[in-house]
Amino acid sequence: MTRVVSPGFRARVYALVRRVPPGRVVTYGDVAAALGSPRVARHVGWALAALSDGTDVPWQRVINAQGRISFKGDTLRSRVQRARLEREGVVFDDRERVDLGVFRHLYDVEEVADALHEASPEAE
DNA sequence: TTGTTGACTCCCG
DNA sequence: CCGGGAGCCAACA
Repeated sequence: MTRVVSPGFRARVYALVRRVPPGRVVTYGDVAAALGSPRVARHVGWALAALSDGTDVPWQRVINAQGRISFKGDTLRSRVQRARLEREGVVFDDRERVDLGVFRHLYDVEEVADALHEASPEAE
């Protein structure tokens, strides 16, 4: 595991997700784009899947590009995710979708730079 | 080192 | 709107 600094990718994902304010959401692609690679959206989901229960990362605020909760057969997690979001004020329509035009959090340059710095101060 | 695996997206019917 | 298929790439066995 020569992976001393390796949680790099995951750490960045977590730092960015922590920047999403309550009642707002972002897509896996948004986080990937903020990291500089729009194509690693899947890895964002993967990184979140590795989180433990007691984490301080608001993973529930990350949904897919369609404004829906991604659930690969994990109905339990998806229900918890929806419940948490609704408790924060996020609204789901009749088709289980969130209006990204209203609830999507848009990252600004400084915010991203700050989060990435927080994840890996040494890198720059 | 190679192969497999996705909490994803985009594109096409 | 819904389903299927290809692309992408970091982690892990």
